[in-house]
Amino acid sequence: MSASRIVFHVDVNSAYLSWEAAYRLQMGDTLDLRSIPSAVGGDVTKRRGIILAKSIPAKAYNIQTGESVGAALLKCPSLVLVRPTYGLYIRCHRAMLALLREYSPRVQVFSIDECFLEMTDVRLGGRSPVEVAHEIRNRIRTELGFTVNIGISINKLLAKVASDFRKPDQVHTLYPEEIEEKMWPLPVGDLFMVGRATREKLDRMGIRTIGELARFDRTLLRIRFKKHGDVIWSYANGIDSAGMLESEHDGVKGIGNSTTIPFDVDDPKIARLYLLSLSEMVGMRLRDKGLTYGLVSVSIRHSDFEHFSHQKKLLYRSDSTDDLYREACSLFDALWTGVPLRHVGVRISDLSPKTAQQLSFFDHPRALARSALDKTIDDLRLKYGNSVIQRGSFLHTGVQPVMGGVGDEDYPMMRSAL
DNA sequence: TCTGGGGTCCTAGGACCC
DNA sequence: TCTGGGGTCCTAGGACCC
Repeated sequence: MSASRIVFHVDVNSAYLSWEAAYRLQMGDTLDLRSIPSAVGGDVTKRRGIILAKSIPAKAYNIQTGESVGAALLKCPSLVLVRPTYGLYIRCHRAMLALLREYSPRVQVFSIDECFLEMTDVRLGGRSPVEVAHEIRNRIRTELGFTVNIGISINKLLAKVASDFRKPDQVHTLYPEEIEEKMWPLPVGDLFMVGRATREKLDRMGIRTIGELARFDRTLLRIRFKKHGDVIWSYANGIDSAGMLESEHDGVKGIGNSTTIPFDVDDPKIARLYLLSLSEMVGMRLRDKGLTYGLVSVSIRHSDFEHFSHQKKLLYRSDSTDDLYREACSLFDALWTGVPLRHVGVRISDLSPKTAQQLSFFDHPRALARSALDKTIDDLRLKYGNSVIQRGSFLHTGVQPVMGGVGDEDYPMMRSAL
């Protein structure tokens, strides 16, 4: 590894909201959502009413991402709310990615609105990293219509912290010699991997700032927080040993979809329809990647928000929707006591590529026919949309036959290890 | 006020084996 | 008899991220 690594972290400012604003301007709207108190929020009538992103003027009303739309409206009655449109966000993500790849062949997608760029061995044509970052920032604004912050440092952790400094449309550096001045005074909750639970525990230990965490006894943190203690202590000191791309092709570990149901469910038949619909989406996404699963999990949330999950390691591997649905039902039956249900989820993991050897396990005539049917349905849905073909059980139920986001328009999700 | 959905990783306890 | 220890796998739940 080079002695002086250079890493950029590019972070879209209020991503969903910026993208909605840019799109509306392009469509001829004269009002820029970014200039007024506004937010992207879920549908309250479908019980999905939380704030997903907010404008900077909305921030002035102390509106928080993740809080309920109702609470946000109490703080700011004039708040303009728009629904999320995920297809747009994926297009914006791809456009940004294409632009970033002009600057480095090594771009790591961290989430839909964040990327890391390895700039270490990139020829900058005599310009400084800061100058190049400004060019990227300017081009994204003028060519794509939204703004980003870019953080620059010697590793991903520090670059990410830097991009979180003053917003929007800014370039910041956070080199090791700047840690004490720029990072240590920040509240400890601003550190990557310090969420609410850890922040509260640290608070009780008298640790309020990143600097206090950095100078705290590492052994005590290790005793209190196990492995996590080591991680946050290292981060507080600017230490992040992770390279750019962890072995390139360590693909997805699991595929899951879940949904909040607009009403409380007490009828097992309705619950099963949701399980089937989610299984259809999960199965489709799995087959699109040419994978098989060996573990199935089901999660539920009661109307009082208590949540539970069950999982089962299978004695076989499969890529079939029917197998998935059957296993999901048996897990669900073991899990559900009949309490009114608000949310259900289906997830598969222990994924591996569908190999020729596995295919021979599948080649019982029935399995073969089922596999052909899955493929036919996948192809039709890809071509004509998910509603082109549906199971009869959904007829006249009002339940969507294929449920959940992230379909063939898949994008790499975040990796938790920096 | 009424609380999403997509992920990853870690831990602890129990089962089971040698 | 009353008592091992180490290893692995499985499961449920919790913490974190955007």
